[in-house]
Amino acid sequence: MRLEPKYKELLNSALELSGQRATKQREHIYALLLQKRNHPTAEEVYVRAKEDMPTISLATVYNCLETLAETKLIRQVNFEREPTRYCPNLTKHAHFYCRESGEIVDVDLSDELLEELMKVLPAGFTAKHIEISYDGACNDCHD
Amino acid sequence: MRLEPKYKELLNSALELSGQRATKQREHIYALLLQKRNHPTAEEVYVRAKEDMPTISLATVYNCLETLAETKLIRQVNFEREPTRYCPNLTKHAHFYCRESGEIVDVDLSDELLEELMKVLPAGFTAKHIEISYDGACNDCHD
DNA sequence: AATTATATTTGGAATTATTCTAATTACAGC
DNA sequence: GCTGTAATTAGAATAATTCCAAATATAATT
Repeated sequence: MRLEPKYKELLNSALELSGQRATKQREHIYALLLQKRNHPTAEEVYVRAKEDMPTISLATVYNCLETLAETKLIRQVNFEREPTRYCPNLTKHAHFYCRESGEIVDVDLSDELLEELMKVLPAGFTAKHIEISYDGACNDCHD
Repeated sequence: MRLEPKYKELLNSALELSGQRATKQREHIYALLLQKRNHPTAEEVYVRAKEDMPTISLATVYNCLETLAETKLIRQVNFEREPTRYCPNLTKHAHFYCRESGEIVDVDLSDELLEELMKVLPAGFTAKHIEISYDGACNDCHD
């Protein structure tokens, strides 16, 4: 698993900006999220990470994911009380959770739609983030 | 704490419909959610419930909240990995979470906006629910 | 009203995802 | 190559929630 130069630079500058170091583990986990973008849980990341880096610990996986999220290189995605999932798609998007297959799919959101959503806030309220999650049945999961 | 006849009927019929019994505990918890609509956690509901019903257990609070949610009398509200909160507002609405004050405010959503949101789904996807949560600073919490 | 069957409540134990802790290891600057 | 700080590690701790088995309450039936 190689991290493309483009992303390697992104990682390095984001870490440097926040005064943190570029470590093998951070790079590995970032690479693995970029390579298979299926919104894995920390546990799933851990399993995958160990394939190439057998000595990595679960705590480190959590630490790295935390760091990557802090530096805005990845996003955390939550569905109700389920384990947090991780997503390296930085475009503005929502998530569709298929209850049948468990699959999570990114749904692009236009700036206009996001603006509409901001407009419905009561006066004096300013939102830093909006989280939108759909759930239902995806393409492959219809009767 | 008295449950208004209107809500008492709602509760009874919803429970009957799903073959469940109307118990003191369920009624009490429903009443208390309706009376103070501040999106409490299970723990907070527990504390409040004990004021009038000192022998109620936390497990029962969880059970009742679960039952009420199942029968669609209340909604569960989640913010990231924080404890689940409970909301008796059944209109279509989003939640605004103020990071300063911790307050959670309902934000009404029009049918048109919800329809817009449905329209951006990829072909073949059908959503049963959309969850929308804002976070930022509320009215009272600006610099 | 008493009896029986089923649903609910209860307290405590168990579970699960995550965070914390303290010791070890790695890295960056001199 | 040293030195100080940051990161990793393994395992313990935590927090929210669920599970469990016994006790109790409710509803249905006699």
